[in-house]
Amino acid sequence: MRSTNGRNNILRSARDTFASKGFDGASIRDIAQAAGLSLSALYYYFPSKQEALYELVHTAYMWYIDHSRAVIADVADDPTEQLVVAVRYLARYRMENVSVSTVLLRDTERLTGDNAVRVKDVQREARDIMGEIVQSGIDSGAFTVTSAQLATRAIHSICNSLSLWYRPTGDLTPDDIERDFTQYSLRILGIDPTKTELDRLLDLPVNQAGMLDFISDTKA
Amino acid sequence: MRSTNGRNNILRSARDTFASKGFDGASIRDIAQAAGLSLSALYYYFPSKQEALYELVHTAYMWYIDHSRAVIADVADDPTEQLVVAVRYLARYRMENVSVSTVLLRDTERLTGDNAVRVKDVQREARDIMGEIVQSGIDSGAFTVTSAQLATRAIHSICNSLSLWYRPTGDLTPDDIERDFTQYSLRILGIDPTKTELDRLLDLPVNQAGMLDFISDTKA
Amino acid sequence: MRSTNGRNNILRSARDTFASKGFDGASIRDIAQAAGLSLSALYYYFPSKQEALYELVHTAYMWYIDHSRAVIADVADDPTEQLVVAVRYLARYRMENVSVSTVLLRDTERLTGDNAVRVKDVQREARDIMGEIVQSGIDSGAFTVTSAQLATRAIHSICNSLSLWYRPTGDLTPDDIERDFTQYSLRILGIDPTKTELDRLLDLPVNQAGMLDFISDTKA
Amino acid sequence: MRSTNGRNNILRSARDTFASKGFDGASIRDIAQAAGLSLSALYYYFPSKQEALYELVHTAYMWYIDHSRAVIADVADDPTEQLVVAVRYLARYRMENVSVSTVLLRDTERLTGDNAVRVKDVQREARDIMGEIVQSGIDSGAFTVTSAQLATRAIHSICNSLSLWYRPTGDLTPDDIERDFTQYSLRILGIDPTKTELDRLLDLPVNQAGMLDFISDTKA
DNA sequence: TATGAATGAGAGTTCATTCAT
DNA sequence: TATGAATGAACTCTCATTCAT
Repeated sequence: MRSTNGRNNILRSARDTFASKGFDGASIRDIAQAAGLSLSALYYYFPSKQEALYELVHTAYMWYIDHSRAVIADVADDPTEQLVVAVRYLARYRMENVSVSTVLLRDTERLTGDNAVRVKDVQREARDIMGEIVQSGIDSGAFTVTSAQLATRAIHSICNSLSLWYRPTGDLTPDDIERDFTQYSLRILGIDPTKTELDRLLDLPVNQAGMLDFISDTKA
Repeated sequence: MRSTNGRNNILRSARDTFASKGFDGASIRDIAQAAGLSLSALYYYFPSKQEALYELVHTAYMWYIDHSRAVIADVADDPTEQLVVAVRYLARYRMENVSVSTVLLRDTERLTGDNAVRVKDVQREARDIMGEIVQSGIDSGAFTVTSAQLATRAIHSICNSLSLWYRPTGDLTPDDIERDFTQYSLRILGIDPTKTELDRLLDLPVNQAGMLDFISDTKA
Repeated sequence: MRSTNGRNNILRSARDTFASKGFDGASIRDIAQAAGLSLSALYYYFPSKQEALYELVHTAYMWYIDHSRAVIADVADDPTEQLVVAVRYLARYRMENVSVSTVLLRDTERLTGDNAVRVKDVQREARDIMGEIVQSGIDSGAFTVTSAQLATRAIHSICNSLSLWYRPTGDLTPDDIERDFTQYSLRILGIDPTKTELDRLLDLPVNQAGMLDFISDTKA
Repeated sequence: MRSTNGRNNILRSARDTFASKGFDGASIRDIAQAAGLSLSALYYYFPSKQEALYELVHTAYMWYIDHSRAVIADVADDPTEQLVVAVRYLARYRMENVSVSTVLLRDTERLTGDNAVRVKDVQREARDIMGEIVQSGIDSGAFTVTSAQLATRAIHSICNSLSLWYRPTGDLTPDDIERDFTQYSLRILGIDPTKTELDRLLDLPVNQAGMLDFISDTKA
């Protein structure tokens, strides 16, 4: 418990410091200060800055994979429905966890050695979640795109870019964005949903609960 | 002449070093080595690492703005045609200038003070090029999206992501990517072009010539 | 304790290094070497070379002010007696603390910003100690000079110059110098003491004890 | 001619830059900028920063020695008269050449090797001018001090300190200062002149004309 | 668990200086 | 005479990291 709190406190500070300064621009002193700890205290929990990044990034990807899959498993075995909840889950994740998303999408490439390899594996796994849905939709004739890979990348890009510009204080609401991005994703795949159909798809459950405290912005 | 070569040589090395290590991860010694110069020689041309980044980023954005506009001016006053050439120009720019694109999209936020302000201005200008086309397409009824801003961001995101994963050695050709991304962009805007129409739009001229040597990958 | 020793050790090294090479000519490596520490250890105690100079100079002035005033408070409320002990205290301070005096008198002007302002304040305070005595002697008719300011500066200059040329190994003893400088000071103020009177004034107590270890030459 | 102008221009800039930043704090770039020349131009005239300082300091001392002696030779063979013109010449020199005086009195010790030796020689020569007068006054019974050396140092200190605090814009006029410092010097030597006698001594000619342009403040 | 003290390596930057032109 | 281009050494300062306590 204690230990976990200490770790999570540091991971949260690392996340915010990495997010605002970048991995290389953030010093361990910065992180310690943000955590309200002495420099050396960090070394009790993490053997190096690199390991802290790895822990943060790896854990975040694992959680994303688990929860994304859980959400998909909650809807029918239908590519369109599955695609929609996958997109919606990702879009909301980016909007509700801007800080960790920034680190995930920009600083992951700062990992080296085995850490880099392991994270690249989970990244691929995360990407494949949607990739498989797209492929199955193509196979079933529901989606009309040439390349599953390209379409998947396109849809991911749209959602991922949210961490670059979306801020809760902006004039676009998460609901607006979720709706439009869902529409864009379906259109990319060759489906232009009617308003009614879109409404129905937006009513499918996409549970974001249970996020780890050092991932969610709101616990910051 | 001499001076320009010296500068450009350094800018090219800075671009590649920033691209592979990140602004904060790249040391001036790294850049100097890549340029085949001594450490201090860089300070003859640039007063600081920050200024070198600014010069690189600002110049690249200005060239992008100029050439993107020129390409658009070469087609009819039609939102669809203009959108297509804008998208195709951007996609090819990202594929042919991966290195500088990486820096532009990731390290620009490392700029501080006036440099940051000035670059944010040109970034907005660059974004508005496509934004205005989307808006005019909405106004004319050609495009059917709710938010010009969101649609523009989505299309940009798709093209921009190329710098993250596209490599000339991959199995997808630039032509394939260009075609699919053009299709996605039109679909996002509510237009699903026939194969014939898409072919016609892909035949519109999109000149990428005349790129500055320190921007283009091929001169590396 | 530990911390204070560390600081004082560094301040002593800084004092000697500044004294022999000047603030700008002294490198932090020089100081570290003199202190028997690594370069970076200095930054554990002082955030910058400038701050180390400030600490040294400010502390030295404060101690001078306190002790000079204490010595003056120990004699009668008589301008002549007070002037004499002030002069004698200053002269001995310069001879017994040549190193710090050199820094005080030459390198103080290297301070910048708030540090410079604060030190100028204490410098004025230190000067005013003797200035007020001179003024009161003028007011009482004991001293016959036109300008208290000029006379005070003249007397200070004589004593201060000791740090430029006085060395314990020279042929003039501190007692000789103290006697003659006391005589000069009184003569400047229009009083030419008899030998008897001068002897009496030189018997007034001028305690130099309790000097901080990083100020006094003898602890070097 | 041309050459001399170039040299003098640089010497003037060096003087001002050294005066405000100190020898070690002043960079050759600073001097070049002040002179309105390129960095390398300085190396045409002076082989090093050190040599420029030497040239400046040595020349200034030589001129001081020559002119001080000339002024003394113009009065009667009387220690009091000679002392007075020596003091007055020095005091005015410090007030009219604050910049070069600052460098002379503070940065001379930055000279190394033969340069240091040679300058120490001329410094001693300069000091001896007044030292010999004081000694002859002691010998003749005109001055009543124990140590010619100490009295000479005291008088020099008073005048030299002018470069530390005297500024033309202050409220004390050069004439006031000259009068009081003359009085102090005589008093130190055991002579307390009447007002009439002091007036007479202040009427003795002390020509300051013909100062080199890179020595005099007014040519700055 | 946590810290204060210390370090070696390396960061960005400036320095005096050189040299071909 | 003067400059632009370049360099190696040194600078102040920050870094990630260690270790005794």
